[in-house]
Amino acid sequence: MEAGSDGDVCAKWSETLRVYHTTSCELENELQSRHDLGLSEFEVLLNLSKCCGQSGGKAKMKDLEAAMYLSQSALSRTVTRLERAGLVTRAACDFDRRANFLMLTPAGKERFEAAAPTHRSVLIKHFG
Amino acid sequence: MEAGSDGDVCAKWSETLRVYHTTSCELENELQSRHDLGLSEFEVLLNLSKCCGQSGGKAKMKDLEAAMYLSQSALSRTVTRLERAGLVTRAACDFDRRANFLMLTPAGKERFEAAAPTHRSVLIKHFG
DNA sequence: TGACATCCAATGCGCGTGCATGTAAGTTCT
DNA sequence: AGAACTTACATGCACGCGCATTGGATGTCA
Repeated sequence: MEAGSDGDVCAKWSETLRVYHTTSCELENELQSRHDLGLSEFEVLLNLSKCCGQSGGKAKMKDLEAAMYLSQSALSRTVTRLERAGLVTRAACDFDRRANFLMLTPAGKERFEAAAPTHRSVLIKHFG
Repeated sequence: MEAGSDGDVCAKWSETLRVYHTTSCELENELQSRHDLGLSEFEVLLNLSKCCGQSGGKAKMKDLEAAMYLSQSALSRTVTRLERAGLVTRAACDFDRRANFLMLTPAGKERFEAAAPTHRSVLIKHFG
């Protein structure tokens, strides 16, 4: 057995835990209080805005699910919240009527662009 | 502004997210299915067993709270679950009757020692 | 000593999550 | 075409979490 791998993994996990909790809590609080967005809601907007450049701003639920650490049901509800808030629209897919296309609305794009600097500055504070 | 600090923080956060989610999910599942313990329950046992060597196996709620990434209320309920399961006992503190001392029961010690290798092996798998 | 602030832990409450299931749409095989 | 299977998404449900509040114990100051 290799010496050191034992105690070290625990310390590494501890450190990961610390970084994750402090960062995600601060992200959550800042995004919520300043932009009325939860962290996973912001991350959906982030992924959608990435798709914007590539595929005309459309994304399938399944693709989003694969890109995020969120269960299918949680994603579905998160999108429902965003839709209710008018930040995102669901559109049926012509070729597969089971699937949904998601698009940022103008309001969604605006909200995301307002929130992105907040998100970025928290990350820089913790990782910069 | 320093070049690189921008895109990098996002990638670092992404990586932290990935490691945290994959590891904590696997810990949660393994501990739950093999030892009927949630991750935060295990972590309470872990902290208590650390105290065991130092202060006779007693720990105050406040000290645990400081050592863990859990709110006061969440910790209180986690300890309640552990107490119901017979793994931990609450004992009043003679000097400050607001505070509680916590102790591992023999069953708690046994359960922890059974679960610790599972915990360790998951960590080694992800960090080793 | 009496009034007031502080502290510890428990609890009511709302929320977001994952798991299991339901429903509708597409696919495959004969 | 029809039956059996698979896939995409929504929903019922139980659970753990954080926030705010409560109740009881301690400390402080006049």
